[in-house]
Amino acid sequence: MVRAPCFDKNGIKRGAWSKEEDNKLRAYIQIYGHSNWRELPKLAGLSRCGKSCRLRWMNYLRPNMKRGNFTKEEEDVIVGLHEKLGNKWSTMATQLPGRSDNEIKNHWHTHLKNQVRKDQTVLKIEQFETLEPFKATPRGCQQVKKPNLKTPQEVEILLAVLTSESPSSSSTSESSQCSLSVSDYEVPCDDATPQFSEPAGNLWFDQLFLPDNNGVVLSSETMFSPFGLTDDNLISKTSFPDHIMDDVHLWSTIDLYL
DNA sequence: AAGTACTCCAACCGCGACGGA
DNA sequence: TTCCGTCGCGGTTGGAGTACT
Repeated sequence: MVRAPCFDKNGIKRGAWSKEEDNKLRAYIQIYGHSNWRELPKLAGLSRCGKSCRLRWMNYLRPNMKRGNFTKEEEDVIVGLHEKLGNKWSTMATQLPGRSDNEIKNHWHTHLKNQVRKDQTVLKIEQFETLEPFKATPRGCQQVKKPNLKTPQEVEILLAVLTSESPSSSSTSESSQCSLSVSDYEVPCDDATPQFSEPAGNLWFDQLFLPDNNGVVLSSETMFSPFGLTDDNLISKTSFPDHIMDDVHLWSTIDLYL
């Protein structure tokens, strides 16, 4: 899982390090230190650039470097630090003895990033499901609490929020397919519980499927049903509370990675 | 068994910061 | 003050190993 060794036009070796090279580098640094990385490879008898030597030492050959899997404790530290610091890998490495910044960065990208995002989404779904008077329901459950939207203009705002921040908004081919408008829906006059069915048209959120913490798939149906956006009915009488609009924003910006 | 797709991580690259002349 | 060399950081890539078809 390493680059094949090769030489560039200056005779500098690149690619994977051999055991012999490792030994030369380790032995030199243990005796003379590494005050000048540029000169080091010449003095150590290595056909490598200083940068490559430094990287090899920092990421692999330093004393007390840990090899192997990260522990749960280490992962927790990384997640916590990333929350605070962002992509400051070298700073994180100072908090994790025996781990290099490169190692932490790789582990984040291959294991932790998606895990954290998934956890956050589950949390948001849980928060969303506790909202009143709206109640999210699993796919297939058509009984939803009727929403209270006052005017078609309010619905227009909702739709604008949903469509303007869609994940595919930068993709002209997909964003141009957002064809939902208020006129697609009728204003209900009675209190009948709405029955949901997929709206006509090609909405970006048609493709949005979000697993909840019970493994239930939440789809565009679920996203819409709390707001009563159905083929048959949509609008009622009171205004859209700010906290609901906040959550509409939140939902509209959830990525499609799941 | 063979071909293809995906994962993972060591190594590379480019750039900004810093210090010395 | 400017220039130059070096270092260190974060993003990206290459490709071996593994899983899947």
